[in-house]
Amino acid sequence: MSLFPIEETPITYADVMVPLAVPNLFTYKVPEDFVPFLEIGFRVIVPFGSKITTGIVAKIHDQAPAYKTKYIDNILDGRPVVSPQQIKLMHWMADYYMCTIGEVLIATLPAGMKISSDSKIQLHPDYDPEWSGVELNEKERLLVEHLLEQPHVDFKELPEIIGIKSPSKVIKSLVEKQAIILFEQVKDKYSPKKEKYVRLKEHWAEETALQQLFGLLEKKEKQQEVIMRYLQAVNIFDQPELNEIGLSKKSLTAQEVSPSAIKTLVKNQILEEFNVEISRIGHTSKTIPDQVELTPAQQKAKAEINQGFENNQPVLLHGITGSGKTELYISMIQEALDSGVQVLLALPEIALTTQIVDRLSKYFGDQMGVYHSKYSDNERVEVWKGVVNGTIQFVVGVRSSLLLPFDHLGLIIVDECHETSFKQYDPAPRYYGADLALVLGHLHQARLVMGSATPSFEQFYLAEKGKYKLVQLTERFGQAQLPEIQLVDISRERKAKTMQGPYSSVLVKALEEALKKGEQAIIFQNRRGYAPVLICEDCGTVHQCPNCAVSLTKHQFQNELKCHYCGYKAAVPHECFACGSKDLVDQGFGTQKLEESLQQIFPEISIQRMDLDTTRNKYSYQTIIDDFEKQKIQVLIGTQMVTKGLDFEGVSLVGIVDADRMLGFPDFRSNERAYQMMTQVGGRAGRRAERKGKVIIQSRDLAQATLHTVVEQNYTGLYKNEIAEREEFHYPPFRRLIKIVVKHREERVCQQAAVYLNAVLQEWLGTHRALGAQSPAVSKIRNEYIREIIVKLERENIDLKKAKRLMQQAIIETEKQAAFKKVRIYCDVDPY
DNA sequence: AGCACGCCGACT
DNA sequence: GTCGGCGTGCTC
Repeated sequence: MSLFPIEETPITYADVMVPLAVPNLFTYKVPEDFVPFLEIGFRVIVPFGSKITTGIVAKIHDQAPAYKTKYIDNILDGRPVVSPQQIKLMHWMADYYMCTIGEVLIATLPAGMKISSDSKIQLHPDYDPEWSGVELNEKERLLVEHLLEQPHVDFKELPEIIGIKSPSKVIKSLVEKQAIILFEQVKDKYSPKKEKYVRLKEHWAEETALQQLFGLLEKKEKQQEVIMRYLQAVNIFDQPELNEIGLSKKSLTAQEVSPSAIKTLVKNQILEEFNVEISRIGHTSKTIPDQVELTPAQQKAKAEINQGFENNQPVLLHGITGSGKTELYISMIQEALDSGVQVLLALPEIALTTQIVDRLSKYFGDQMGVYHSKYSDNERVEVWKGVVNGTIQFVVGVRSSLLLPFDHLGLIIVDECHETSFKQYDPAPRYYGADLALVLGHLHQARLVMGSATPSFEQFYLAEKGKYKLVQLTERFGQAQLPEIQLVDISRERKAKTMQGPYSSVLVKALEEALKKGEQAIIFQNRRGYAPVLICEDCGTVHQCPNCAVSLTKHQFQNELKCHYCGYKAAVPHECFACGSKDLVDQGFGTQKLEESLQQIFPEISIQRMDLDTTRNKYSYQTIIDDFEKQKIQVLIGTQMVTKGLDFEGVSLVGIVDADRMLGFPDFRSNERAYQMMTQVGGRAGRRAERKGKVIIQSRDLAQATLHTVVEQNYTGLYKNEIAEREEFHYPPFRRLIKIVVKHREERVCQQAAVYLNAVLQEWLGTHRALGAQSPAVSKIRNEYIREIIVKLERENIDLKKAKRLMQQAIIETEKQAAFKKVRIYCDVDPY
């Protein structure tokens, strides 16, 4: 025994993020073997409760926590797959958007990188049913007998085998009796796509050996042929190292080489087969290596943008529709990539079409990765890994691409930055991509450009205040001009009886003229289905969804009433369910009815609808766009989908059927939204030099000021009015909004909980900050009642973190009340 | 979020 | 008396 105390090596701990909705990091001991190479950002397998899970190492330290710790089970990667900046970003998100770090990790990590734990059971190797000396009950015996037949079973199969729902008791008892053991099998869900390759066995891969080989194969023509072909493709005389890379079996067999000859060569140890991981993303190589040509206006804008960058300012690029922002982006992306930094181009979901991807891949080829929600999880894992190992330097993607493992981003572009789809509604983290881009930019010291023809007024305000550098592009690309916008008074046409269904005579005439000239048109109506309301003429009953507080939409083709919130479907009734009357009429116009009416007016033309119903599957959206581009379709009728960044040469006319629906929204942003939507969809008209486009806006009330700002394209005019109102009534950007959502199956409980919570908030934050329990426009969805509380916080001179903490405490306080135990409450920071 | 533990009613 | 219901609280 030593007299001196043994010097203890300090234990290393790792704080691990787990992809579960838990608020904290969890501290684990790092096994000594792992200590030398474990780094922040590694994926690890950790025991968690009774299960195991994948986690991300967020911190490594030697501070023993107060509780007892378990060991990290295993390490999954040889290098970090999460960057330090990402870890900071995730913390910021959890903090700012008031959710758990686990929820952020769930949103961040593709499912394929989380590992599934499947517990398996087998008999204890020393267990002998004859001699064990312990009594088993019937269920236990059943399982043991099963295991004697089958060496191991899956945990999930147990209920079936022993005939009870929760088998854990049986398992626990058997483990205690040392009859069985549990083991866990970890499998990586991600399976890279592989391709079979062949190469010469090392022994043969040099000149003299090859000469011998041909001697050996003298009479075996087929085999000789294979070797010849191989050597043609892989010139190992000049570059011996090429044999290492080999040649894909596919490309050999493609040259009319017999597969059986290859097989024989492999069998005789002349060739060897091996697998190569190949990328799932289509290989597109650069076809336009040259620089893009910029117009003088674009060059000027670019110089201004660079000026902003010099001052470390993010840039708001306000460029009218069709001003050629994409060329500008391409030129900036090229420069950034040349300087060796990573680049991210974030686009709203629907703007990320093959149209833009094809165009970009012509410039950037293989170094570009596409991150899109319609891609499979495997494809997402591939982009993730590509960013980690540097094969992908440039990502074009949707909102979630901001969460990729970048570690040296130099340029971030958020295009169509006004788009509401940059905001995630559900589930948490309810983040806003455009703001997150700003934070991401800070973390990487990267340059940021936000581009839009119609920036949100909050974004424009920040530019005015100098937080962004404002750069304007006021000319359309080429010789194209902005379209002429015309208002049509449909209440007057109604009185004059010149309307044809939803179409005014002015719009019909314009369509006629456009079609005569062989030009295309887009009709915009932000409402899908046939008619949004089915009403009884006798008693006035509106057919409502049984699960949601909305009227059912009639869908003509399936002859169904559908709920657009929960998916409820019912056959269109023949009589009113309340009074039995047969006088049921539909009201309002959805895209289906617009299509039907238009076809009646122009029976010969080809019309296509583009809405959620016609673009359900992966390719239908693309097919419609292709058909429209190739002029197989003359008129495209659609919802919001047609407003986003599409570029069709042949379109000269855009009709907006019902502007009032957009303007009448009870929301402080409704004018801004209506302006954006009308300008964006109008911008699809006349994008080529030859023809000046035309936009026709139908409304019942032409006195609405917003309409005229659209006609005059007076963005700043509307902005000034609106911003003054926002200031007066304390709305963003002058205040910060946090929406608290309260949900429960019973309306009374929901209401009471919201009222209670509001009272607590008013007490803790002040009556002027919590604005009361409100019933939202749709107050019930899927049989859950909803109440909302808007919390308004000052922008300055307020401890935001403290306010949020108080809000979270108020929520906990409410949830604690016995009557509100099952009420679900969450926060939506900066709601849209 | 999942999952175990625990305290109560229904049935062998 | 056991089985299984669901409510409560923890997971390093």
